[in-house]
Amino acid sequence: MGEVAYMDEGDLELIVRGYSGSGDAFSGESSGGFSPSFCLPTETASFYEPEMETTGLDELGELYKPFYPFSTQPILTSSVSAPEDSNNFRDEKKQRTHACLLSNESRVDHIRIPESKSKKRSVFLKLSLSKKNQQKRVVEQVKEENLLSDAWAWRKYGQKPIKGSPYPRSYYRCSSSKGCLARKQVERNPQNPEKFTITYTNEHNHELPTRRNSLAGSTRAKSSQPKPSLTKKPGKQVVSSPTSNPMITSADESSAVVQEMGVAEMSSYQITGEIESMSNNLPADLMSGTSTFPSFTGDFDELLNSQEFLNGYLWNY
DNA sequence: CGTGTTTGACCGGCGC
DNA sequence: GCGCCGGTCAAACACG
Repeated sequence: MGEVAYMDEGDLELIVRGYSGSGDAFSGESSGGFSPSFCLPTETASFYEPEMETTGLDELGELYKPFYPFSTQPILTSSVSAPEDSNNFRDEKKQRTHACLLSNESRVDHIRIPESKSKKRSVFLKLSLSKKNQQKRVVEQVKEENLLSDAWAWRKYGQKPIKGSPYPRSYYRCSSSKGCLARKQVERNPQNPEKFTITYTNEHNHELPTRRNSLAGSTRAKSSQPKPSLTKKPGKQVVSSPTSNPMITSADESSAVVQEMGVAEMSSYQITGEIESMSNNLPADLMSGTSTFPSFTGDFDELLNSQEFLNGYLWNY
């Protein structure tokens, strides 16, 4: 399965948030919600408290499973190490604290799952229930090079500019199964354009695809700049999507994600971004506000192939 | 031909 | 009721 591969990729951090009394969105989950013990004391709880990391991680894994091809179970038993970067640790702890402070009516947990000492990559995740529609939401804060760490196949179905954010939001749906309601939103973080926020909603109603869908159309090289077309014109430039890839790790040693999380609303866009930045050519609107943005410049197929080489067993479980 | 992106239009929720 | 806004649809097109 893919969990081992993922564990080797780097650290994983999770924020879990649940609204009490809204367990309907979790129907079907083994957890049936979040256990009270899952929430840490705001002041005293050590971020790396083993108790915390073990408590509720099973259910976390269950919650997380629909979105990611690994179980947290093995991670649990793997390594629980001290943070390498004290600054990051502070920030993370602060954020967790914020998250907990949020939780008069909800619970927020922050879990760090160290996976490799050599890898500094870490990912912020939030499992939450959207108060609005009571949908389960998983918010992941990743760096650009980790945008591809998603084994599901996604198809972009929309992009919208978001008020207050210089970056648009992209909307993806699962393309592996027709009836799958899983959704994914990708935004660039305006406060930290190197970071992206991926918001998952709904769950996959199917197993991980044994293989990705065809990449047809996903690796198109942009032929020219987008035409300021008054109407739809043929020959639109196309930006390849990175969302259909298995985990892609970067040689770049990304530091731990330090997310200055707004306290008010986790679901809104303190964070925006654009996953299309992974492609060679970015639409102008995606680049607005950031002139110097690191983007993937390699051949995408190459990237895919190398990743399949590394993680090919993900698709052959 | 199948699968992907792009993008304007459309729709529904929400606040005023 | 109206306008704003976020989310989705679907036609058009690209790519392998």
